[in-house]
Amino acid sequence: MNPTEIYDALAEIAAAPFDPDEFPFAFAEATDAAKAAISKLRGGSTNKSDLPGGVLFNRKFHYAPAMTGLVEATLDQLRASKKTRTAKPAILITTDGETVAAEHPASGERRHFRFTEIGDNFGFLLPAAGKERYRAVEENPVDVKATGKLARLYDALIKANPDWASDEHRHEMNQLMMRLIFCMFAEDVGIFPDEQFSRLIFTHAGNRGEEAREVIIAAFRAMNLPKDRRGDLPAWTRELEYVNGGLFAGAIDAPRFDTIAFRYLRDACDLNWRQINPDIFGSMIQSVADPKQRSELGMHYTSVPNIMKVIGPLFLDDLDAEIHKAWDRPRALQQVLDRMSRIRVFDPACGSGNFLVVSYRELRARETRILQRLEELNGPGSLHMWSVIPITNFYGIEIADFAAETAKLALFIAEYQANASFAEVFGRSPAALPLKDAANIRTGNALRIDWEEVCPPPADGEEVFIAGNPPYYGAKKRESWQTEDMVQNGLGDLQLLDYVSVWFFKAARYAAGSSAFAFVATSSICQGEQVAPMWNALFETAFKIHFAYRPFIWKNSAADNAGVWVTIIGMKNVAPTVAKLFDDAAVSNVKEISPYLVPFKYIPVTAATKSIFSLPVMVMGSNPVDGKWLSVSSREREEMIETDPRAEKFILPYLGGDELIDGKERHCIWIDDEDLQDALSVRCIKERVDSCAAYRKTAGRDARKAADIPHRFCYSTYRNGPSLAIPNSQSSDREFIPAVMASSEVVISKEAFAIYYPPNHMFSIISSSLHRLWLATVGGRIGNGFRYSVRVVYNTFPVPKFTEEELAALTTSARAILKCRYSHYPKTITELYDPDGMPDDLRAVHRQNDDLLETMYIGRPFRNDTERLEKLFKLYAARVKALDKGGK
DNA sequence: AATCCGACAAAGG
DNA sequence: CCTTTGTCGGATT
Repeated sequence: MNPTEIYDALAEIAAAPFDPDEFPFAFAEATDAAKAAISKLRGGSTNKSDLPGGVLFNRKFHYAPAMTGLVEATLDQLRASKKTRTAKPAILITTDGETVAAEHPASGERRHFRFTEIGDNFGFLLPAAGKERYRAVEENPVDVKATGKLARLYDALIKANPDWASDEHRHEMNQLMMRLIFCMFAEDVGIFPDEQFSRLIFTHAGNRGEEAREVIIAAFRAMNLPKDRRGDLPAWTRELEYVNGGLFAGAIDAPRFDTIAFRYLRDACDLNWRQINPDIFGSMIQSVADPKQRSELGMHYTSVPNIMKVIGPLFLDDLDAEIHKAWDRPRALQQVLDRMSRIRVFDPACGSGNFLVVSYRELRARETRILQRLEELNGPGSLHMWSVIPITNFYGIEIADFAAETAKLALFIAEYQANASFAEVFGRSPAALPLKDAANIRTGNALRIDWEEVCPPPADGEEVFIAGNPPYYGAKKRESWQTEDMVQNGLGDLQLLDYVSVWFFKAARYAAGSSAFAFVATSSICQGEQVAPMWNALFETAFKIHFAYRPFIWKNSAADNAGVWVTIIGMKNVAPTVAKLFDDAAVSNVKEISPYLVPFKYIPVTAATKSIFSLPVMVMGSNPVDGKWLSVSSREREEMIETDPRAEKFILPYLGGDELIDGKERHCIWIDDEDLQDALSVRCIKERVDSCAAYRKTAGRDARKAADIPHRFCYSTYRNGPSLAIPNSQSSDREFIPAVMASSEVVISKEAFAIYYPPNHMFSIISSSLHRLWLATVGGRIGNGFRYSVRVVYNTFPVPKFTEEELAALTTSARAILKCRYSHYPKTITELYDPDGMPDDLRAVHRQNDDLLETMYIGRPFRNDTERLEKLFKLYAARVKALDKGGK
């Protein structure tokens, strides 16, 4: 059962009348206990409770009924119970039918809520189902504020100096921002003496910033020179620190500051940069720069919560468990430290280094905790150790030179901050300036560089963890050099895959597959047509999925977020003992994670050119590629007919997603070849056909080929017969796929699929929950919505062999749904299938339809989606096997 | 020959 | 502004 199913089951308990004896068993069932386990529990043989009326389910929950108003006292009894200590239930729970009191014995966390709100508290109750909650780190509001201030400064500078927005100045502009940020940060954290930089700037730049440009240039040049070599510079620069480290090397220039820009500079200086999160330090610079650049070169920075979602399950969680186990044993703690000193983190698409910075910070924080504990165990003063985690253990590749430089700087600042908190705890730290060791950041194209040369393979006792958020480009979006990257990495036959997939393959090949890796990626590598080609090839290596996230929408604190749904996948070259499948706030411990991001054995569903279960042929609707010239709105149609009644013959109803789902009306120009002369004699028709021809001449390859037959759709599947139409892309919020029956004259557009002359029972099958589940699992998506398809979804959909009687029953059921819909005329599909407002009778006929069809699969309706999917995959696999044996 | 996709894109609230 | 939800053209198979 997935968390949603558990939620539903719990909500059902809350809605039913309370029965103190039955409640624990209903709760067990709702939290995914096996039928057999429940009946044993009911029989008493496995019930270990030592409380009156209590039920203790080993490792899951301990329940006792409470007298009215006494839930608190009963919960205390549950906690005090000896059996609670031995059976280690994940949840203590009691209720009097009005209030529920529950506790996690492991953490002592308690919660009280009304009985009717059990469903809403499912997150708290999930441990009873063997699932933990997983809390992501919150975003830091100071970072967001700082980004805004920098963006305003940046915009003001560009406004005052339009030429600085040009390509040749952009690098200098960004460099200026980076140097300014470093100075603002340094003077706030004590790398520079207190407020030194801003004091000098605002003393010497004039009241309105007239001299700001010259002053900033002088200051930056000074920081690149040892103090005794600043003879050519103004005397006031003498007191500035020598920073070096490459940060102030090279050309130094600055744009002119006008009053507004100067005020924003002051504004930015006033911010307390001490609280800045160095994790996103570099990304801030990128997010204030030209928004157009953001979509290029993978410049979408990953937020800290999302980075934690990657590196937590990749190696931090495991490390934490080890620390926890070693907590009372100095020797064991020392071993953990040794291990940590040999952990290297490698991000082959590092951008401004966020993953490396966060990894570094997290490791240093754990190290400090261990050192503190060692001092506690061995006595004060027993510790003379310095950090064993060198910044040189962090490796990155980045294609943009500027981002690579930023990554080094961000890591330096992270190191400084880690040292500062070390000093706070232990009272000592090394000097901060000039900058010394740097992380191993390489500038270049990660897909053309040998990774082992950048980050040497781990020797015995060493570990390399590869993590990152590489760029995504779909097959039709990427540049030819990116496609060439794929070819160079042996993916020449897999060009339909997203660009991001190459990082998975390259990581699996790195160091003979000896290291674990985890990447954020577009969710489309786990959906639709990409799944089988990508994962069949990747699973030829020994790598298995150890953890994964169900798709979630991309978000960071940048102003403009990318519109993409992503997943995170972590892999290792051994089978996992427990795989972790994350879904929102919950994590399920499962045996295996399929690339479809469901807890099943992987069964690749391969696109098929015809239904492998012998369903009738389905085609995609007709695709005009017409520059919209052959498409006609209702009003345009009326106008055209009014101008010339002969036009009516050449305008047919046109059905796409909007028309099917939302009841909109639309028409299209449809001219049979033999009617061409007649049609072209109608002026308003000829105008549109000519415009279509003009459009096609400038369009893509296939459209150009069709430029001399502009009266016809570029691709046509119209058959002038009755059809069953299914929308192409649609919301995933509806409970059923809204297929409709269309009459002969209706042209199905490519935004819908059609079965022409459909057998009536097909409507019943397409409308079923089983079919929707198949679509949701193996189909492609657009955003979070469904995307129907012929080859991946329909042609692979498993059905049993129906008898004539069964087909007749399905036909009757199909008619009942259609009749019910008709009784609500003129409601549109959107209204009829509104998730919150679906008419009860319509839901009821759909449920009957589901029960009828499902009984034909297994002799009874399925219990839940888990059971449904199991059966569908089983049928699919068996069919594929049978077809293979048949020699095809 | 025709698909299934989009670090989406436009409409709706 | 943020949320919701399915267009449209076309490089790839």
